[in-house]
Amino acid sequence: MKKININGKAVNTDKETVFDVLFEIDKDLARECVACNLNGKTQQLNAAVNDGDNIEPLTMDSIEGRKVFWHTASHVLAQAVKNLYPDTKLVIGPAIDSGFYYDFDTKNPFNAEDLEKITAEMKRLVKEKYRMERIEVTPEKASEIMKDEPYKLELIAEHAAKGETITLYKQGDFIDLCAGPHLYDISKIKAIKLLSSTGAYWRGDSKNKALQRIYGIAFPKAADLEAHLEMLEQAKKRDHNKIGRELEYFTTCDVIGQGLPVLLPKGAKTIQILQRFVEDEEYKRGYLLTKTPLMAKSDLYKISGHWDHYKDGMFVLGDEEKDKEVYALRPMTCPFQYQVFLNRMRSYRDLPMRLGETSTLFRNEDSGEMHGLIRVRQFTISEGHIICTPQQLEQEFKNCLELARYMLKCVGLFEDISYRFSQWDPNDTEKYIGTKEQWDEAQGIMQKILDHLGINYSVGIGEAAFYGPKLDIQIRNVYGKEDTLITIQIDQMLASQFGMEYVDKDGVKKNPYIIHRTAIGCYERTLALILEKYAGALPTWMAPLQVIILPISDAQADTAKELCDKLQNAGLRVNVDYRNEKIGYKIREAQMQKTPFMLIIGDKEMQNGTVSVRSHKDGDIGTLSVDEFITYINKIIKEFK
RNA sequence: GCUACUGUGGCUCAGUCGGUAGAGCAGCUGAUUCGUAAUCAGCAGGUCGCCGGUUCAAGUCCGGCCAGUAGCUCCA
Repeated sequence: MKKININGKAVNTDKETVFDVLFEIDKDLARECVACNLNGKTQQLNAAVNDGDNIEPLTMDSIEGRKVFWHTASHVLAQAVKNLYPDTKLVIGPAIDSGFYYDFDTKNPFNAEDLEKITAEMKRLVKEKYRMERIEVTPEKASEIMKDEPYKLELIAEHAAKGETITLYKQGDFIDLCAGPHLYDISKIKAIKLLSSTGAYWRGDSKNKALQRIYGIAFPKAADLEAHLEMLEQAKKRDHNKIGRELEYFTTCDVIGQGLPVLLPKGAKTIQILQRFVEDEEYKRGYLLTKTPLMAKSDLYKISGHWDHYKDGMFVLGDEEKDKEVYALRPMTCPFQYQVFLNRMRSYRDLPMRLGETSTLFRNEDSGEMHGLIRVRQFTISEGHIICTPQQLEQEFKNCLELARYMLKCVGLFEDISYRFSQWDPNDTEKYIGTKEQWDEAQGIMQKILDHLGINYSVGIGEAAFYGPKLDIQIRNVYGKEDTLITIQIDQMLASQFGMEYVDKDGVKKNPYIIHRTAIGCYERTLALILEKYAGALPTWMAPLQVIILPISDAQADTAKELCDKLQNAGLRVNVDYRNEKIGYKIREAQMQKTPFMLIIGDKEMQNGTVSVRSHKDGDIGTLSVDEFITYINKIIKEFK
């Protein structure tokens, strides 16, 4: 008899495996389980039970459970592909947050028809009810078994070099190199959907061989799969690229070019509101506004290092071979704004110097990178640089972060972000300027600040800017893809490149530190994420149109006009729908346009000097006097701060 | 840039086996002057993304380019 703990409860058993123990206690739970946490490690359900073990059953309700399930599905995918296309070479197939994928090396990319065939084969395999057997082998033996799989051989050699145990997993006659764990019984994978076939690179490096990746999702029940696919469909309905066009925030135009969206009146208005808000807030926080050129001679970029490290990303005007002078549109504001500091001799008394600019930038992104308003070739960012002494650095960094967090709270994205500490890749020094010592120092300072602030961050190796480490504030779009919304960077290199100095108290000239930062990110991207967050129904304070007046008939047209003027004078963004349509029709239109407030005026309202208020969010609010409505809406507008 | 997919009036979509385009909404005109999600009638709008090829004949088949979508790589 063994004494074990299941979910903290003591249990006596003489069963051999976790599954048998669970089955003895609770058959339904055992059937629902996909894996278990055994003494702190995720394990298969056929793991052996020993005296004193702590067991937590894992179902699809846990991230660990889902990952085990999906990882197993990826093995079944690999098995199906191998059965159908034996020449295909296996690469890797992990579980991800939203399913699984498997990379293959094949001459013939998979199309939709192939995916259907593969799905059918997977379903057939699942019905074979294979068990996943774990096999521990020596590297030599593993290499022998995997002798026809070049990618696996490379991985085996790598694991062996690190002294790791090599394990193989076998279902039926299919064997794959894998650390596990898996579902013990693959027949649990009842509902499968292969979502897409895409390209990917071996080891994530575009210089390497292009592979074929198949993405998929799987569940134990068809209903779960359907619910998941429905959720994906619902998410797509919030896609800013769809609603932003439908609601006329922006459009694109073939003859203008890729990545160059046209902001329509509504998009332009919301961005103006955000810009003014940011500029005013920065002014309150001691920022000095600058306005610097959108282009410069190549000389400037040669000093900053952009010419050597970023030229591929720039729009260069002219031909270096032929022209005496070559210009380039700016991809970043830094070297321009530094000229403000360099304008005259600076003393420690000038520091910290906080410079802010609503800055339009141009980046020649690769053609496949563009995405709605999220990734474009021309964008406008709430840019800024803080030039300060080493002693001021930590406080200034904190201030930048505080400003960014305040902005995120105001626009309502604060709950959706995560932090990434983006560091350089010491194995790829070509990409960066500066020495290892400089990088260690800058990253050390940032690390210290982040730890002081108690920020929960992930580390991104190789994600740094070419001149310094970054704290990136990340956010996901409706497809789950992560992008940087806001970044705060520490830079100790460009100041010396540009000869930026201040005279310190001791009369000695010193290089300042520079913080590169944005308050709210670039406006196009921020607008995109706000549109997705609110499914187009922006909070009143940033809605391009806040109030639409709906007269019931022509008889109220003059009153509507007077009301419109009055509300405009009260600082509201208002319009009147004068069309001779039924009131229900006008309401429906306003609702579809997601205008926050509708004011309905008929004879009754005209007589009483009132308006019937309806909000997009809450429906009927009731009948208010005009002044009451102004007070009401102003209260709502101010709520965000 | 790479892989897969998509492109028919402003929008959503139909168009069979190749036989030179159809609907609804939006728009315009007229009627209707209306109380909380679609009033009625009429009109107009398309070298089917662009270019080339096959064919007696191409929206439909083939090739190239352009643009869009997802993923990779890159990045705010």
